[in-house]
Amino acid sequence: MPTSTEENYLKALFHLSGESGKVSISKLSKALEVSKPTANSMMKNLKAQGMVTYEKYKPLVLTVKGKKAAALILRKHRLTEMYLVEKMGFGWEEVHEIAEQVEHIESPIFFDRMDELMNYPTVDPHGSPIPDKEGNIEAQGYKRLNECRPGVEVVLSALSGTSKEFLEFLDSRGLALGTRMKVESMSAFDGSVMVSIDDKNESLSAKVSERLLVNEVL
Amino acid sequence: MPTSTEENYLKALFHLSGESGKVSISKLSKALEVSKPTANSMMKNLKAQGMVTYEKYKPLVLTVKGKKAAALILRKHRLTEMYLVEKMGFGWEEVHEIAEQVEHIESPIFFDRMDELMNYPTVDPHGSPIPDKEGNIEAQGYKRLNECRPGVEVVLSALSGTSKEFLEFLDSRGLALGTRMKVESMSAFDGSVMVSIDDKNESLSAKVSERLLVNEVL
DNA sequence: ATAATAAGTTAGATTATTATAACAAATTTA
DNA sequence: TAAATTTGTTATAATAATCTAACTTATTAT
Repeated sequence: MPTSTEENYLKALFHLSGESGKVSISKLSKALEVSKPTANSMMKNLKAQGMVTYEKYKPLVLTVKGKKAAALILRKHRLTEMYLVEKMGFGWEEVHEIAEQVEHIESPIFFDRMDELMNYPTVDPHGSPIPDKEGNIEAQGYKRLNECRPGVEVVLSALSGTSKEFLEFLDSRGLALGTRMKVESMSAFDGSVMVSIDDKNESLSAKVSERLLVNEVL
Repeated sequence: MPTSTEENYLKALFHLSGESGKVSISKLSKALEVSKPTANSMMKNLKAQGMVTYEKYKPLVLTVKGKKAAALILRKHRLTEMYLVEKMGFGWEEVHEIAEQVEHIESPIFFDRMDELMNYPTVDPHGSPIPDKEGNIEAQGYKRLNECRPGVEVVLSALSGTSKEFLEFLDSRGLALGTRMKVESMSAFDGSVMVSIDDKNESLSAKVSERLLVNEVL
């Protein structure tokens, strides 16, 4: 059982792992707002626990064990977020801070009960997949809105950022998961995307459209 | 904002404060399962924060500030217990361990929402009063079952212990909060109490009856 | 009222998590 | 490629929470 602190490092490593799975001490220390020596020494600790691969001056890579541990924390976080929205009536922009604390609770029955009461949800309120109890994460075949070809119809299915500011922006524009839209055109000038929702045109900046994960329909 | 550890010490001090409000380092260290020097040094810390009155070799006494801090933690604990039972379907013997962790969460909106969803409960699943947001605790006029005179009718209203074993014992005997019973007789030999519930006689040992807090009715 | 026991304190260490300062290695830039 | 910058490491220290050993003060019992 990792400590809360270790759990936060595992989560950060998981989030920072891109295609390659490689993470630098620098990025890790910035993400967690700790000094580099602090991150460095914690990595020695996680290495000793078999959670990461780590050699001097080489990038960090989560091991299978570390990935599973991280996924199980993510599971608790996302189940909690979904529960807070579904069962307690919170807005999707309010749940991150609370889930950040609840995720460290050690009580399988508590999270199992949430899961059961929600009828085993597969995604959290931001469309991110909820890992299963073994730590497996369903691969999602999303596309970023700004990478879609004009003409296609898509459904907003998930987000690639969940900052309060971004979520409040989406609320203010009436964009929610499940919103169906048609890609009308892309601007070569500023990368903005013109979409139509219920036959009304809306322009979405590059910054926004690259954070909207969609599924093409029909 | 006290740390989780400090919160646990405050809670223990609160629970150990009897009529006099005095608590010894020994009892505190036993209650928290830490060594006496550990408790001793934490008391210096809490004293510096104005939470306890403490002079060398003298008993500890919570200050008004310390009592309020403790009550606010109790509030979170008891709201959580009630929520777990009322909204998540847990048994009253399962909720303590979970609440013990949830109580350290820092998020006023989270506990306020629980409170609201339950319509502002005043007692937890074991009948213990839930302190208000200012840390005030409603004085309860309970009497212990073993201190009642034969002939009176009472309603089981709260418990003075909440160990899993005790709660499971009550479940096994069909005793729940709200159960109405008539005190038939007390045994001078073993202190057991004979009560009648729905006209059926039941014998309750001294150990049990002194932990049953009742209100006289009629 | 002493002696025995219990309670409380001090001193000194340990572990987890964090930091700064100083330096080494790797990468980028000119 | 050499210089500048960034990244990573080591050494050292600080704080919070914990411990054991040794000692002092209070309380209890004879």
